Amino acid sequence: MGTLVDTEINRDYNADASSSQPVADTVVYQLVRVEDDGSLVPATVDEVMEAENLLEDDKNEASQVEITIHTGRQMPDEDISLKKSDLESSEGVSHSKFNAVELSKLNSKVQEESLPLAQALNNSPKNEDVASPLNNHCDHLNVCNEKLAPKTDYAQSTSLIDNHAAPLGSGETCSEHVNEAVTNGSLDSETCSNLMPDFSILKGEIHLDSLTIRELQEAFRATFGRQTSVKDKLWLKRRIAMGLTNSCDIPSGSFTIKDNKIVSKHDTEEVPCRLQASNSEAVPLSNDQVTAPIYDNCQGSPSSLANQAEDQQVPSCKRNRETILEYDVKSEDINEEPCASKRVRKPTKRYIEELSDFEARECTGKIFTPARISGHFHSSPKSIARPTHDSGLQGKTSVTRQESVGGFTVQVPYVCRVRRQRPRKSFMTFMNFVDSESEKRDQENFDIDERDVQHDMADIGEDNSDDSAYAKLKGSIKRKHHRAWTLCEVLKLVDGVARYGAGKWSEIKRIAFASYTYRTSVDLKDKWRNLLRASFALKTTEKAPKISRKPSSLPIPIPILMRVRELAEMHSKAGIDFSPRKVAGEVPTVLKEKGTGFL
DNA sequence: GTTAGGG
DNA sequence: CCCTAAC
Repeated sequence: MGTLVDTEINRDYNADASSSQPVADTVVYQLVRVEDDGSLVPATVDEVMEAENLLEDDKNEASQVEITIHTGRQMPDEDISLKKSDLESSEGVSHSKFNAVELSKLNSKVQEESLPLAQALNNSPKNEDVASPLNNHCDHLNVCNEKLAPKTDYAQSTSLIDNHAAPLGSGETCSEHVNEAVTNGSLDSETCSNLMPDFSILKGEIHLDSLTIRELQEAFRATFGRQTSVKDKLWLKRRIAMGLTNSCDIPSGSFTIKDNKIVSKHDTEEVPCRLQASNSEAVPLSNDQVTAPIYDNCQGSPSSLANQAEDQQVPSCKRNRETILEYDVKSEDINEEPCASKRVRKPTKRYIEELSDFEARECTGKIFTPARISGHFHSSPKSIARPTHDSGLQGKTSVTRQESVGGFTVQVPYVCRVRRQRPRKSFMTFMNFVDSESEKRDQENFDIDERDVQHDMADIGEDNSDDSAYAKLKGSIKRKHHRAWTLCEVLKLVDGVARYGAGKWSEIKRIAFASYTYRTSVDLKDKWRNLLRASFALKTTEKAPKISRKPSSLPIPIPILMRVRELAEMHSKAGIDFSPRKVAGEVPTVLKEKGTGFL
């Protein structure tokens, strides 16, 4: 057995403009399984889902002890959002499956060959909860492949970094591209002692624009009850404004807040403030922020655990793809929704694929919203077969955007996610499935080329990379040769439906289409559906005579369409009122009014 | 394995 | 015609 480690892909956000570290640094977090031997294996989608389910379950447990520490630096909304979820088990809780691991800080420009690895330091002493503002990581940690210390909410902690990051780093050798520390104990209550924020800063009219970074940080702390070391003024102002107004719709350029409202030119913000409640806002914490379970006690907030639970849910905002177009904070609403909804139907792989494409497109757009990165939304092998996929870099795409750094314009790769799955153990099964599916569809097609293709596909199955395999696979599967439906076939179909009923496609196929080997039951069903559409379309166009704009397809004789409609109506009627009659009379009278099309 | 329904 | 969830 292993330990699941939650990670996510994130892009490092360097808020410190003075830092010499390139902004293009990338942090990749990945859900991995820690095997017994300490090796890490990328988690499967199922494991990701399991992790999420556990999180949700835990959230609902009154005796919840496992707290997710969500850290993540929210960036200005025009930038990529960085979120990182650290799962942290409480002290003494051994059943936790999760540990927080930050896999690696990946310099995408330099370490293109590197794969995110991780080393979990499960025995990390709890008193090593160290704040390590990301801004400073760069300077301290890049020597050792950018190891990142666990981020803890430590007041005035910047100075502690040097003292604490080193011991953490020395705990494990700076293995290749790796290094991480897991804060595996509960955070000390001292973390938040003597940290009463200065709420006075939030009194009266707040001119965020005129505040210094330090003051903004203080205001941030007063607002969210969390320490931040983000030095990005804009980010801070936006965050604070959001927190104070409990709104994510903060006009840019105006950060004066009075009475919990944004005082702007348009004066549009009328959202009441719930100051402490904003703690539950899906504001991603900075990377250097970790909220201890007991933290809220120090804040005197009555919402403590609940809010923690909400925070715990913060990463899950990515699960709500519906919010993809919304500012990430809006996911709060979703997270706060009563969990009454049933488990949503699993999105189809096609849907996943499209989402992936969308995500890729979005990455090239101006606004990046933290998409739902969690595994099950990226499980499709198909989604992997994107043209931009760089097989050498797991989870990294070559989608880039321009970012100007100190006058230089650099190509910053968006890291949408890590590899969706570890190499599928059942990949051959998968391949066989595809193979058999294809064979099934073409079993009667006696197409030599088709067989060869399938043979090739089997060979592809040897490939370890499901990505490339699927790409090849998809490219090589030949679409079934299109055969237009003849009138004869249509008549057979109609007659078959009349005889056996719509839905008995296999029956109709077996009896009426025995000699039409290329027509499958699915084809029959599809054709019937089209016939229905045509027939009802005919019905409507009859009233409003209009030339059908369908010169392409062979027109179905109107009498046939009429019959189709009769059959359909009769069928629907039979389903409701005439079941006895249906049983009594095998062959509907409709059938007889016109000769069957049978040959 | 078959069907339904979205694509 | 393809794909896949649901049965």
